[in-house]
Amino acid sequence: MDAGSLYREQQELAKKAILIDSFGQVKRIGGADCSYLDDELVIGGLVVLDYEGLKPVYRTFSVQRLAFPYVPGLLAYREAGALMEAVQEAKVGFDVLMVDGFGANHPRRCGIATHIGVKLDVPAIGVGKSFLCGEIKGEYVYQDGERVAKMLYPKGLKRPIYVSPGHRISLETAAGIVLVSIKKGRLPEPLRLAHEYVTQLKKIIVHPFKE
DNA sequence: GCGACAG
DNA sequence: ATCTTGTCGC
Repeated sequence: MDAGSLYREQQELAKKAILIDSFGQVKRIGGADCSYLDDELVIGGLVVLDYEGLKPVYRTFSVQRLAFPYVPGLLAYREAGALMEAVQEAKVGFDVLMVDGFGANHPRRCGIATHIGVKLDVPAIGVGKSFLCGEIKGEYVYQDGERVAKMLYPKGLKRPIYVSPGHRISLETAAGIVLVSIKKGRLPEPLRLAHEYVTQLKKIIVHPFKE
């Protein structure tokens, strides 16, 4: 599987991405993040929280064999599998999913949030922790003259987080949801808790097998 | 050719 | 992502 065919798949997925709100009242929101056990195993974790109160109500995970290296622009082919499996195994649903990474703000408009959102047909928001691509103008990132991400400065920090729509949601709605979800730290609760979750899982899984 | 490059 | 102590700031 060469990069060319993967690029083409991303362009196809990007065409299917709906960047306007198409979901009802948000009752529960999910957060997905990954952690690496070693050079060949990834843990994809999902945390579902009650949107009001932002308290976790469910967690689940999936461990998969890494079948692809980290290549900028192709992150989904390394982490999306484990994250999607965790989402599909979940016994508690959510109305919107927040993913660690980008959505429409991507070289081919198909970041991991778009990839997962379109493939599972779930509303998805991408939240990146560092710049990927595009032109920064004010509080927005543009690509080909189109707004693809909004920068937010949690706690007035210098380093912004980049919010971009993945699927079935608009940029402004996505940014609004991320903004109200920030309570502690730099990341919104769904992602902060998902990251904390997979980090803890890694510890209790690696310990018994090491030393 | 050179620089940039999510997690 | 991951390896890690002390350290700066609210």
